[in-house]
Amino acid sequence: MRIVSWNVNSLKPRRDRFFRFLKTWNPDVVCLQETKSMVEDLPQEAIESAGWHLSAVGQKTYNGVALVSKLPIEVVSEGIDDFEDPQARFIMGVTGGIRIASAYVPNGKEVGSDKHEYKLKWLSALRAHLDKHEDPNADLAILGDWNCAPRDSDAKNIEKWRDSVLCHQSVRDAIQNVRKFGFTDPHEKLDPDGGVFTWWDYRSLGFPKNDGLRIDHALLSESLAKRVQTVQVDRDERKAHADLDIGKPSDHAPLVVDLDD
DNA sequence: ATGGCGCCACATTGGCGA
Repeated sequence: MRIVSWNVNSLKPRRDRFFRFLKTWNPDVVCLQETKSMVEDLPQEAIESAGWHLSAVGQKTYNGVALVSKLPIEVVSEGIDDFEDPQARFIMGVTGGIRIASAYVPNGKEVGSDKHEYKLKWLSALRAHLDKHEDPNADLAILGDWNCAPRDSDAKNIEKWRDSVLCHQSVRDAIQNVRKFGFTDPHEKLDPDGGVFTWWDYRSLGFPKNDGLRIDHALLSESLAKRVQTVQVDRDERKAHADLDIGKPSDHAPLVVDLDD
């Protein structure tokens, strides 16, 4: 079973790349973030014609998350329980025998800002939601853009980011609190030394210099973690490919996790 | 020391992302 997390930075300008990705990787489930689209404006018919199902929560301009799956999806959560939030950042469904969510954790902008506080509250509410509705002994996965580099080695230039809201201890603690529900990050097991990234700034030649961060993670319950074969970052998808007429890349690359069936 | 790109919208500049 192949599951993927990808922050597409708006699906509309990424449409050709998205369908190219489906064709190339043939994933079982894709967790999308930042679709930046109302649900009714997503290319549902084209996704179904290509052979996948779609479930999503959306809003105009910002946020928006989706599940794209070969098998039908039964949506179990559209947002976080007991957390009033106009921002579409979380969807969980049951598909292919697993419970899988797409999460777009708030960025937080600056340490000490209102957005930083919202980020911490969001992560705290996610943990409470899991405590209330989920079982760590089930086949459970949350894939997404966590807007956090958990280890210093998850940044090419940690000194540049150490005091940022992506590496701040408060955020790392809040992420760890979610993980303590019963998740492991297979990437960290397979790449103990770090240095593999999923996001590169559009500016400053971030990608050519590999000046990136690992902020997209697949969190798996123990039963799923045992099934992990490989974790890959599709760096090719982050390239410009000016010759292919498929548009510009997202600033995030897809994270691809293969599980034993 | 900072911005540098890309996307979006009551657009032709400003907000946001990370």
